[in-house]
Amino acid sequence: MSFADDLTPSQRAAVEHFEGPLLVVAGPGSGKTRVITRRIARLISRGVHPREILAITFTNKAARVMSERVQALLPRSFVWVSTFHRFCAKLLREHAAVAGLASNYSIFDVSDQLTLLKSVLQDLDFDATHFPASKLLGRISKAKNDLITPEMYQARHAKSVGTHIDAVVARVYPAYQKRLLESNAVDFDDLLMHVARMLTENEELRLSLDERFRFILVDEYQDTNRAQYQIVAALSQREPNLCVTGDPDQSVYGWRGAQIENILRFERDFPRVELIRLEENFRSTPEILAAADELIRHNERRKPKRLIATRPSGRPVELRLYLDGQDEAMSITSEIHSLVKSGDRNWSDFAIFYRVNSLSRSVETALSRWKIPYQVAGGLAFYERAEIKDVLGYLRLIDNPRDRIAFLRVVNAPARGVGKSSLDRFVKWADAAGIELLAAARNSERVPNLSKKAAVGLRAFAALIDEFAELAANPFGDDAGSTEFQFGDEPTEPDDKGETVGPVSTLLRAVLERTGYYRQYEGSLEEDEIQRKSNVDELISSAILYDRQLAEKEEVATLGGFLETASLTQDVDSLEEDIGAVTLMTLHAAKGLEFPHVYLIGVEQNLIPHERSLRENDPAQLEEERRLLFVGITRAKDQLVLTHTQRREIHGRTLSTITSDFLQELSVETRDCTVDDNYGDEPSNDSFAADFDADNLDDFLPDEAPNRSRGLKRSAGLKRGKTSASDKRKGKGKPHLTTAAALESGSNQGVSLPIGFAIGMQVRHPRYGLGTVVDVSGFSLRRTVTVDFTVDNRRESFIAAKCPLQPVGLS
DNA sequence: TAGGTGATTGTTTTT
DNA sequence: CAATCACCTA
Repeated sequence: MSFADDLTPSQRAAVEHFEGPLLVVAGPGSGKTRVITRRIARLISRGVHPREILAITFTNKAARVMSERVQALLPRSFVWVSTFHRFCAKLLREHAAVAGLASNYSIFDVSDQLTLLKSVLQDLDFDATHFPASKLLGRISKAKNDLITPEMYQARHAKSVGTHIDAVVARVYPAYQKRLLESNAVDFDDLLMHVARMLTENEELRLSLDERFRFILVDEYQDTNRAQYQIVAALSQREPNLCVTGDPDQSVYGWRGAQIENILRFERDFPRVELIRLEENFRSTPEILAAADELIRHNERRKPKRLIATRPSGRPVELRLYLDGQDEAMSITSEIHSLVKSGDRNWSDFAIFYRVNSLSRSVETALSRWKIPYQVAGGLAFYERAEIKDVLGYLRLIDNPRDRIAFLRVVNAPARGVGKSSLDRFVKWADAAGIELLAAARNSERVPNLSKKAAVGLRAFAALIDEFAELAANPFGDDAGSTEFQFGDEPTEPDDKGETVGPVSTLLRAVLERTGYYRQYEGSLEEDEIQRKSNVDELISSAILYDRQLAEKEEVATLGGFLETASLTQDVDSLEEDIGAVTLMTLHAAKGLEFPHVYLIGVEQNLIPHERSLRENDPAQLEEERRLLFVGITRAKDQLVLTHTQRREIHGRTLSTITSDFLQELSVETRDCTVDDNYGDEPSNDSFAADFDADNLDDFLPDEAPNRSRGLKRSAGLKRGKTSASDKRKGKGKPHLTTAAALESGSNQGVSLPIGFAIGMQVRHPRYGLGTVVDVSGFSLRRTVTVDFTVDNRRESFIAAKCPLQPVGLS
């Protein structure tokens, strides 16, 4: 059999290429993922052992997709498909000592990094207002991505004096790094830097890995930074069977250290590279490709590349001018609405892109007024929510007692009377004495000038963590006395398949129980507390899932493993392609996706290109902005509409806009929509509104702009208990404003994110009647609810966003 | 200690 | 507008 029959000649060449370095320059929509997965299959069919292949991506989603497709081609062949960070995390666990770490190291996310850096700034007596931590962190991050160690940075900027930012970083960076090591922790950038250094400094280790991974494939190569380059190169010395795919024109992460040069450098560093260009585009109409090409041709630092259309001609690309953002949003919304209602488009055919997140607001408002279902990419990731970070903080501290940031985060959460000043005093004392924080807390009575209350609180905290640690070491201890954690009378027992809950979920439940974290939200009618409780439930579900998955693989579920998964998983995976909702996202988030109908809003000077990239008058930054627009344009399959306005509200102030420089570079059909507003003011009495029970809905849907964080607060004041509203909608093609929780919340989140289901909650289903929620899993739109119904002992699972379940008994 | 108020300041963010 | 943070009062 062949894995290349249905491919174009150049695609086939990439699949058939066997040994030696291969550079695949893949334009947008050219079937790149297909080529990579076929190539992997082809390698295996040639007799390469799956274990010898390593495929690296940037996102979890890409890794998942790739892994699934390889599985589909060749069942039961397990190729290691991983993100850079996960791959490095794994290597670093095995060889932690080489980097001066212990294998139970913590992974700090951005907020942990900021907390740590701020404490460093305080220790070094730097004025935090003059040197914003985020800016310094950016420098440190960049240095790490460039493989510049603290010592190198210091040496390099030895001559910088006083308060110049480099001079500050030269002092802060080493202290920051020292603190990380003291905490037995790494940040995201460290995962790469430690591994890169380990591979360059330890030839024995490098060679063994180089020999193991004979074939390496790297996706989105244009986004690799120096450290990633080094890692890949180090593993491709003996046999440079390295295949990299990417498109320099889609490099939009330069500001994060990506080096577009890596693609050019590739041909220099690996002699006799075979170069294959995939220039045929199977995605977009010739009109869209023409616009994309006209634009990108204005970049000077690029390899010229053709975009060959394979699809028949379609509609012209449009450029529309509106009065203001509201007009823009309303017009687009009403247009989407009528296109769907006229029959041949689905909600999920549409995407709206913008340069900055703040532009989503006006669109969200318009969409919810028209009661159109939508999903927003981005926002607060699951693992960044405060309650989740708190709970994970406990787990982290249990796993790694040296984790200072985790300690500081949870020591007074819930409140134990250890306030800021007590804590300061305590930390100073512990540091001066050179004692780990947790150990110091055990002996808090020795800290001078500490209030009785604080000392007691600290000791209680230490005792609690010790108790957990014992449980972690001995999860199913028979008579340890510390295992009798019952989870109230909530029906959260393992499940009925007789499986044992693994060590991680057992420990998590114990933590929730003993800290009172769960009880805090239990029975609350407050909207945001219900949300928090359901987030915590989701965390429990993910722990159970982790335990179960490892049990299936017959591996040992470890706390560290769970924490690693949690740190390296973001919520973006949860964006669904076919969920029946319009998708809103930034241009960055759009990379790699495609939609039949794309609106690209706010194409204005200072937005695209963004003012910050204009400020420094740096052509490289301007070119990156152009590439960003290029990425947006090339996401569209059938139709593309660019919009700009005369006035734009920015930071609460309305300003006249300036036409984007990029617009001169495009020849598109322009339309002035500042005079003829040919959209209705409201989705009033047309067929769509009639689909809803308008009387009821008006009680639930706010007319003003919903707003993400405070929307919860506001909706808490809305009436509950009108649970009949959702019953009245039936049939297909109706908007997915379907969960009663969504109606109840009254927030737009209800439309985009199903919220509010929690284990133990009483619900009603129009067909099955009353039931109890017994399981909640998955994120956002993939969120699944399992319900035990009273009648017939029926158990059913539902996609939360789509089912007509309503909570009962709350009113 | 903890919660509340006013001043300040804004990109993008695969991990 | 709205998030964050230094500062202030109960």
